[in-house]
Amino acid sequence: METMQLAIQGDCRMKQVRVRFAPSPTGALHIGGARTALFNWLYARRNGGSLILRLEDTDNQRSTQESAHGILEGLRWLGIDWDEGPDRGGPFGPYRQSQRLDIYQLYLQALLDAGAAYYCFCSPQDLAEEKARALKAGGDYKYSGRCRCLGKEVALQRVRDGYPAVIRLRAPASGVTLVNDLIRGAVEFDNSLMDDFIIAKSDGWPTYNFAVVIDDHTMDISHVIRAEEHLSNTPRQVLIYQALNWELPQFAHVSMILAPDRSKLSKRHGATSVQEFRDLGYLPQALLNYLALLGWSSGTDQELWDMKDVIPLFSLDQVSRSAAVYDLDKLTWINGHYISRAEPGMLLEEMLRSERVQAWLSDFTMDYLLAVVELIKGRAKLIPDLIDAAAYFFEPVSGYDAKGVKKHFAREDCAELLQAGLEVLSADQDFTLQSLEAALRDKAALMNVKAADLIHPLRLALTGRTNSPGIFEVAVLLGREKCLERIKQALEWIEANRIINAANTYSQLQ
RNA sequence: GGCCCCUUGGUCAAGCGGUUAAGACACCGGCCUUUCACGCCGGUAACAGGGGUUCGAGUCCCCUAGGGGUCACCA
Repeated sequence: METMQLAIQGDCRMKQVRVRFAPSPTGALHIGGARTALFNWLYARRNGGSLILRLEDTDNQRSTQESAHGILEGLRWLGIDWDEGPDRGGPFGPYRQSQRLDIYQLYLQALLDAGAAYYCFCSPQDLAEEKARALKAGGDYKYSGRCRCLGKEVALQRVRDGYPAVIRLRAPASGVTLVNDLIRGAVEFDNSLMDDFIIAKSDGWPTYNFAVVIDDHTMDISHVIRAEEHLSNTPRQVLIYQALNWELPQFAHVSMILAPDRSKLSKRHGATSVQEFRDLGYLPQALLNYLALLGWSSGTDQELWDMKDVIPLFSLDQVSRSAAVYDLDKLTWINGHYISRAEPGMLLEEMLRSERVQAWLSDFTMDYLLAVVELIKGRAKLIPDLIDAAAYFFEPVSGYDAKGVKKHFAREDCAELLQAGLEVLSADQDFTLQSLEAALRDKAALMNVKAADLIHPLRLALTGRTNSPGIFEVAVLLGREKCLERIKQALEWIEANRIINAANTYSQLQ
């Protein structure tokens, strides 16, 4: 009983949850990375912990400022916020690895002093040959450890003499390294398969495996939640923790997101970065919702989630172990859901990224724009759909849908029907939804035709299209003047084309 | 190739020894309707294969196959 009590108290005093998202700024924020960030964020928020953003920019060749900026922007757009990071600092900074070189140096030296690491002078060419030979002999390549036994003094002297050297970790030749993964369980790696891997490059910069360990430990990270591709590297990192005599963080490796052909996501699969999804017209809420569903499950059949509702439910043991193929159709469906329920103002903000929409704003009031968006948002799946559907409210009707023409403008009595529509719209005093509909239905009854017979040509005349929101809504918003104008324009068009059609018929008869 | 992870419909995914094997997207019907979309109703479709363990296996173990990852002075 007492021990139980103690154990519980122990739990309460458990370490603060500190997780991190640590992208390397060598490209855009991919949806895979975005999901990793999301899971870290959810975990931090669920457990009252902190999310740390760290830039792993130790690859001098490929890291860029633009990329770093793009990644931060992507996260902000998604609404994933962090508590410490390169842009806002924090007690464990700096938060870009390129600024932590002295820290790595410190531990590198400690490892060297303790004999847990050693200088290696083998050139890349030597290594390449060694590797080629091993492969040719049919064996697996493993660094031979040629420099392993160089005396400390000898090595030091050579370094002082200016010979390029890397630093390698002295890895155990036997035994097993255990990685306890929160998602996958215990995973064993045979030490005999690992070689003395490089922890510092010849330019003095740390390699990835070394820098992560130093940073995760010195930043007091409690849980390392990252993509599955890092699982195979984890035993090397564990070896470093052990060499430094540090306590291990918890590990959780999230499965990968695959392209529809089950291969790794790449440019040839279309949009893969959050920036591209934004450009295609997806909303951050939709992308977040979709990403959360891809790899995590609430256990219920709910598909639509606000992140504030998943926070209290999020847990690592509900995270899937198997790789997931992403499905644009479902993302799009979710997006349609969010668009149809979004505030018009928010949608307009995204729409305004288009120059075409900006142009509308110079001729029409904001209120009118918002009213149009409100009217059409229920039918759109993507932001461009919205723009397309809004166009005839701001631009003249420049043509008529071909199928619509065939169906509605080609019939004998179409001019008559349109004329009737014209009369209704010009005569109706109130010009409201109710009054227009009532008047038009009366008219149809009077003419002994279906209301639809009046509505379809009217829709084509007012919008140029065969589908639109309810035609009376459209008419009201467009206003009487524009409606009448467009009907007359359609009447003229029909007249003109009737002559041409007649001529065609005539020439065919010839 | 070695090592590691994974394997329920086309896709996501519930299931955690006993179920008619959920649900969603997509697809196909139907309803609603002024068109389209929404919504509603219904349908097609899955436990990779083979061995065990067990009274009983999608669930546990082994093997095979397939997919993915990793073996860099990339991260």
